[in-house]
Amino acid sequence: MKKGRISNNVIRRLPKYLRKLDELAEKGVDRISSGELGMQMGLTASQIRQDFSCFGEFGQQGYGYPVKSLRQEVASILGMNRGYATILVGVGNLGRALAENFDFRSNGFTLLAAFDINPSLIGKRVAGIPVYSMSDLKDFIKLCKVDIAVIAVSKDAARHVAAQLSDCGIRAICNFTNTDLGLRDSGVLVEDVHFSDSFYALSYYLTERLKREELEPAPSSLEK
Amino acid sequence: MKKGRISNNVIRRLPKYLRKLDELAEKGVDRISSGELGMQMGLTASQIRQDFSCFGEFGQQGYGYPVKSLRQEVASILGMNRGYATILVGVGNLGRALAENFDFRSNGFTLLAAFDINPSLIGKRVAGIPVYSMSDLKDFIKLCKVDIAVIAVSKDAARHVAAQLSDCGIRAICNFTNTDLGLRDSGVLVEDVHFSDSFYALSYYLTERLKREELEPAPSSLEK
DNA sequence: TAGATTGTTAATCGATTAACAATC
DNA sequence: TAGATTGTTAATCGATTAACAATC
Repeated sequence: MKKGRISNNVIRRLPKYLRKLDELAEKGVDRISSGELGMQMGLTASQIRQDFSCFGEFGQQGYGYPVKSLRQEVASILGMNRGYATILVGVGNLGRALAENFDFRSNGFTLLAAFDINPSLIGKRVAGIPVYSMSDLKDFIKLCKVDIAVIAVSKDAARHVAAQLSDCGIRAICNFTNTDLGLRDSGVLVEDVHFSDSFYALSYYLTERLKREELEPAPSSLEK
Repeated sequence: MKKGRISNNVIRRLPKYLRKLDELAEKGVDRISSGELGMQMGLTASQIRQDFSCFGEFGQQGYGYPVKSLRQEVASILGMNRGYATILVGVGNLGRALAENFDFRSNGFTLLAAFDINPSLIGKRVAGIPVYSMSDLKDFIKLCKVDIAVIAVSKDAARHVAAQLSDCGIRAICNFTNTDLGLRDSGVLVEDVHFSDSFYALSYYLTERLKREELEPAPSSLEK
């Protein structure tokens, strides 16, 4: 078992393993080899064995990996069993979509509450959790020892809200505002989910592909 | 100027450059050195110069990079000037959030229409674009030569919708369903935006940090 | 001109792949 | 036992960083 710093590349693959293993477990698959897993995920068998070996020995020679227990290992490495106290800040379409589409509970997060400035939302519930006023945010975080804030407010409000959260001593922020929160050296862990970046990247790859097609002697309709 | 294959790492940084340069332009900054840009983005000056030099010589010795024209170069590399015909499939909270929060037009995409199965939405407009029935999807794609589909349907519908899109000859899909579309070898470009992965990764980093803090001799309140 | 900063080449570092002994 | 597949070491490949001549 390797020790020491785990590379970011490995960490970013862990969620993909988790999802894949969930899918396999659901299908009733109970063991899988690195070779087969690699095929299904578009990775090499070598890489998969290297990745897991960073954290322990989860496989068995001649047999492969037991899906269920490997899934548990990966979930545990990711901290899915820690029940991090989580809040949602911003209950527009995006905030609502996050609350409704991501099963926080079954993924080990405890989603406690949501916050918004819209008076018509305050006091209501979204995806089963209560919506409070932004003016209650600071007290709530301190009282309930919130670990993670998911922010889905407008671009304009993003930095202000982020600064508030940082002041209250929040440990981590998942940022869906598509803008920089300005917390680089604040000590707060920030995970940016800029979907604009995804559109840009897709556009790049599409552009490259179209350029290549223009150059190439028109893909023959004969080749399968 | 380097040529040949551009690495994925470089491509994934391009959107970040674009956003940063937009921000700088808005602030009225009209030139910036690789050193300063690196400081602001958390990259090395070397890396920034390497990245841009993959595509051309956009800077000037002794001066730095002109913000505005560099912004244009990056936008052009990303294909932002191509006006890709785009549709949105799935007009739930998430679909609506995407249509409303990402300015497709000013980012060079032409968002033509949205599709949903919900009869109460069909015929309405979302973020200014018309919502059609899913039964019109195939015809629309062929007629309007759609390049990109953004899909924000439920997990259950994801694979079916993806297969339909692939059959119609769509070139690229931006996938917000949090599930695998099963198009690995279909020739369709797929950009997955799994925000569950972001939550998982954030949880990992937070867990690591908490573990480290437990071990360390409690961060002295003396050190600044 | 002197100072600053690029573009690029070379050096270093890290990540992926290949190979194989260990063993289920 | 024979076959399969792991965990790990070594080899390769690629990406980042450092250095510096070119030049604005």
